[in-house]
Amino acid sequence: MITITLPDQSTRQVSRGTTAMEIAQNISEGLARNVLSAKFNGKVVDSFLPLNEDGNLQLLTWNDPEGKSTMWHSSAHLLAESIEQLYPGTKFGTGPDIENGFYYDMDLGEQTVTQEDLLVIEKKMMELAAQKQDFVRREVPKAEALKTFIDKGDEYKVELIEGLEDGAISFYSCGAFTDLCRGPHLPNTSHIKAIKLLNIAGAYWRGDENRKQLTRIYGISFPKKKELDDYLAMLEEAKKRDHRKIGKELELFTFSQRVGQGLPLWLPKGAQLRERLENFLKKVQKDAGYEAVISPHIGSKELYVTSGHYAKYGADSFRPITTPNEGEEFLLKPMNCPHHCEIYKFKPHSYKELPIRFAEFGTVYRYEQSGELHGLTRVRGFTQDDAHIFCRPDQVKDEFKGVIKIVLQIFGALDFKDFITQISVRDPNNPNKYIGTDENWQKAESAIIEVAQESGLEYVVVEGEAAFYGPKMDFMVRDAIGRKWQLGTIQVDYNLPERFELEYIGDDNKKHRPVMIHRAPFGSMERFVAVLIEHTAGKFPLWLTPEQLRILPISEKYHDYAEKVLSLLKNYEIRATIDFRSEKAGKKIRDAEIQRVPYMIIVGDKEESTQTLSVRKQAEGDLGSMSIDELVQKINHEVAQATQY
RNA sequence: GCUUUUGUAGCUCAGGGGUAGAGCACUUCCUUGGUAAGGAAGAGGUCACGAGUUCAAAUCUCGUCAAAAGCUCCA
Repeated sequence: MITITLPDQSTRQVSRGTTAMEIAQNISEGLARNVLSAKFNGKVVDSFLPLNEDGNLQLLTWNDPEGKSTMWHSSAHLLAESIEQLYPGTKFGTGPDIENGFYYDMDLGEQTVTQEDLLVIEKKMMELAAQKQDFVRREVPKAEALKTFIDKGDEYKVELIEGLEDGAISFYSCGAFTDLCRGPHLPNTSHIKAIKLLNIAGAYWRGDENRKQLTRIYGISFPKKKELDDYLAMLEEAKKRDHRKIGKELELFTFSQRVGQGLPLWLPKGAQLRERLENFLKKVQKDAGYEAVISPHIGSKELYVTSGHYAKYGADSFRPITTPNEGEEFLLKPMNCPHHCEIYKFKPHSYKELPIRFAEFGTVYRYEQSGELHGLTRVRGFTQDDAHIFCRPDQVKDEFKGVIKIVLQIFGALDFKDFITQISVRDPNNPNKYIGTDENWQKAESAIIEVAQESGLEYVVVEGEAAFYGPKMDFMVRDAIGRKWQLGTIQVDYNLPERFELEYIGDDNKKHRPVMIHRAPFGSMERFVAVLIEHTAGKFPLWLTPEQLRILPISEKYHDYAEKVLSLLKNYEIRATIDFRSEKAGKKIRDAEIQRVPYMIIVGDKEESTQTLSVRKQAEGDLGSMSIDELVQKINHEVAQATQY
């Protein structure tokens, strides 16, 4: 007998070899029907795996993330099974579950799959799922595993098996399809009740761009049709929030083929929005002791050779700009830091001056691969809300904390509550990717982690994500529908001060090296605005929005009163317009609603005679009547509350 | 950069070897209306660009440019 402990701490004595499913059945038939897999002593396993030792058992259903993973992983097998039937001779790469669903990479040879074919494949999958095919696990010796796939002619699986230890290889079969797989899987395919194959894409074998590109089919599955419908509806919602769509609708930004790929053009309303964000940050930074500096858009190639950027990125960057004279080369600046280093070097510094904080909304240009460009989130020319702090080693932690405070202020003002703090450190297996001494890296990495702990931030540490010159702390914001975007960044750098030979005179009257902190709370104005659009679905906070208020006269007779109201509001610096069109109130309201104008003021006979306003709030509706003073107060209050810090 | 897909009016899209369509937006007129679409008329397009096939190309083929999804990359 073995002792099984359930999550509620109750225990059960069962005979050795009992499966999780049998235990579930023993608890209740209903539970057993919903069990997708199990977690035994912390490891996710098949519900049909015999348990041979004492341990903690958790039965996993659709409500558990691991249960979903099991469902999706099994769905990937079902996809492969369907493909094997519909496209004989297909070779398979890997087919894992992912955050939202699953995919399978395959080599279809001469055959191709189109978007329309996905429907046929879906149908086949549903057909096979309904057959209630059991998943069967089998442990296979390496030699046999290799032979199986050599005979089948699937070199991808052979390659995968070659990398595995003998004794750790298992096959799973469902129906006629057998796959190399670690598992775990569903008890049978009948749990999969709704499937949607979402898209087809190319994906390099093992993520290596030098190897063959396989066909990847993405999909998602659910235990209920309703859940699939809800998911698809959610995707539709996401599309509506797409900043590229809203940016066009609200006339915030555009792109032009003639200007060039990845080079955004800010339209007047977008420029207004951005300028307001910049001014807000400028004020915050001024209060925090930053000094504005300005540097040009190009710099001598030598500047970037010194900084190390040229060696690292020169080959994949815009080619240098040359002059009529031989031998002169300039780069479009991809970074502001080298310029700021030279500003620091303008004169000698005493330890008493530090920290020195140079801030600049610096526009930089980077050659991003054409396939990478995406709306405003990934562009070739963008403006960083950059600053570099030059400080003594003993000041690093306090300065870092100060920056964290600014980032949090900004996120607070914009109501970004749900963010993730990520600390990126070196990849220990790939030390050549980085410049600088091991000692400095260690100092920098531990400083960041200590600060994060002292600031009470929740964070994750990710290896291999550091910049080549130093570790960093990034703030990733989730938008309203859960997508992650990297915004603010803070980076400790011991390397550039070394390369630029930056110095200060210490209290010992000797020369010392300052430490540099690179930081950008927004990250880039472009990406930040993109995220802000998606986060708010275009309903910007009142203090930011280009048009705060629109006056809607009921008819021409009230245009004079509308003008009077407008001029009063302008005295209070409220951004307002009048809709003079000869349309009915309903139409004017509808248009203002669609354009996300926060306040609509309806003026007609009633308002003019009592010198009041009828106020309507966007997405909320009629707020009733109020005086101009009351409205001004209300708006000012709303603005002040959002921007205080 | 790679794979797949797409490019028709300002926007959203239909059509498709015989010289272009809808809705919205825009202009004018009628209407002067009370909390999400009043009516009519009009204007607007070398069908992304270039080449080829054809009696004839917006439509077919190739190339270029741009966009979308994914991969790879991201100082």
